[in-house]
Amino acid sequence: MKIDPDSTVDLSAQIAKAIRDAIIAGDLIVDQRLPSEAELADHFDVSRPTVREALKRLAAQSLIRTQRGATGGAFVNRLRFEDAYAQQVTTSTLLLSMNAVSFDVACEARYALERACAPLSAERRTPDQLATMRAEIHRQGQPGLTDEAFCASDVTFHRALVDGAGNKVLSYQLAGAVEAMQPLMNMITFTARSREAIVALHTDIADAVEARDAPKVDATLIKLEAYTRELAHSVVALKEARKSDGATTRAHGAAKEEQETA
Amino acid sequence: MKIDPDSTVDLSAQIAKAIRDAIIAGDLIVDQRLPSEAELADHFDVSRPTVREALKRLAAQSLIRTQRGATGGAFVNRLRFEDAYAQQVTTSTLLLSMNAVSFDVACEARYALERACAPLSAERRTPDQLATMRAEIHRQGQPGLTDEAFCASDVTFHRALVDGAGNKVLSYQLAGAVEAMQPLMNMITFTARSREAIVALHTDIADAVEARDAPKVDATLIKLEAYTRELAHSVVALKEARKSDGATTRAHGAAKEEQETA
DNA sequence: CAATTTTCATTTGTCTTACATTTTAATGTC
DNA sequence: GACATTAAAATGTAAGACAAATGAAAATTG
Repeated sequence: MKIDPDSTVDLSAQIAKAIRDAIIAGDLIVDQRLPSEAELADHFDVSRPTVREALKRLAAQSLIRTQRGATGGAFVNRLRFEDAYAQQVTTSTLLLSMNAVSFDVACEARYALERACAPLSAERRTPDQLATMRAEIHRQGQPGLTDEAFCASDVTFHRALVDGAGNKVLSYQLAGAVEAMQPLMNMITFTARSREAIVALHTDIADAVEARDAPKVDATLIKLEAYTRELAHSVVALKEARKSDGATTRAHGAAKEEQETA
Repeated sequence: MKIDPDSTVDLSAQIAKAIRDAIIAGDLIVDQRLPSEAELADHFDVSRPTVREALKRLAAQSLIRTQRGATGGAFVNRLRFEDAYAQQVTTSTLLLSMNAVSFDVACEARYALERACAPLSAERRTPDQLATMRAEIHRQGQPGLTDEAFCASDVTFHRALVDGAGNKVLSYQLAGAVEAMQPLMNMITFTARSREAIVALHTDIADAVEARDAPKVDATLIKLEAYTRELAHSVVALKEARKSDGATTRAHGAAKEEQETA
């Protein structure tokens, strides 16, 4: 593990990269303790604050965790699915909001991915997951539900569908995509009639999943995608018509969750 | 933007979270300059090194970039697809290598996702993307190609297929999954015969994509998945048989690319 | 006056030193 | 032997200083 003091890039970035590479290469294994900050500073011939900046970079990526005290230090972190998942949601959300990704593109991606795991879910879903879907459908039918709560329930519903595939890698990839779309979905105002239509489609999906009817799930997801896009377009059209008043709509909803400390 | 000095979590983590939330909420917009480190230190009532640690955390996530000099400072970064993509590859790679994700699970996820975008790719692929696929197939047929080079070419081939869908969000999601599997694929030793079989399947895919025959692409991907798993199983079986000699196989191949500075 | 050079203020990058806090382990006392 | 005390080690934080880069303003020069 070496760095180049004459390079133009930050020393802390170089050190972070060196350690990160060592972790990726397997030279540092999970739960292994890194040398103390003082030792690292000595090894790389830099000051302790510089080493600390490097360690904070790694901590931000959940690659290490630190512990105070006598036997404390920095340890290689076992990257858990939840951590990676939270990170992906943040990244995807920012990506979508900063890069003018159109609703159609995001929607297409989301449903393409979801349809990918639907057959597996139809085959493997557990009773629990089915129950979750049913419960969310019930909630979505409640009057007086705010748009945000409706969207959140929608996410939970689809999450259950995705988790039904019983493949953690798929869940990790897809949950990020679904959740990242929530801010975009929050722009839509759901009328009573549109909610009714969505609930009906959700019910069809749940029924098909219960019957392990993969083609039916797929067909219904296609319908749901078409309907979602239709809704979004009508909302956009409405906004266009009203654009005389300079009301800016804030797309971002709620991005909760701690990310680093986890 | 406030922090709690009495909290048990690091001040730098709290500050990072506060700024990150402000970015996600849209209070800080792209290319906007943050206050100088000294000003931030004053605002949060902490020292400058503490502020710097927070900023490094954000830099590690590509949320900000810093510039030295008179008009320098920390600026909100426009998160680009390439940055997000690189981050996802690192995260996914570590996730797979640290969590004992079985080859089957990873393989299933990868092909499920890939099949999701295959129909779109069959419809929209450009001549360029088709040419890339053909070129990689040709390369894969060359004798004397190392296993690693063969795998890299395989990644490029599938990447072209995915990009053919013409949906950046899909590319971003899928490329991560495909590339993260490379270390696992590198464990496989490809015989001349198995390479021949893979090249044949790749050719079928390219042909079907050229003919815009989505069902054929899908069917061939299913065949390819089955063959890949078969290969992996035979390798595992071979390793099991030989496990008397304590040779540990290092799974990790090459994880190049800088990630933070970009 | 215009172009060029110089100076200078601002800001990040780094180092040094010091102290606070947390945690474990050893030590000593009863 | 059990329990309280102490010491040591490590991270967390603070403060101040200097180096380096960079752009803008000021001074100089043609």
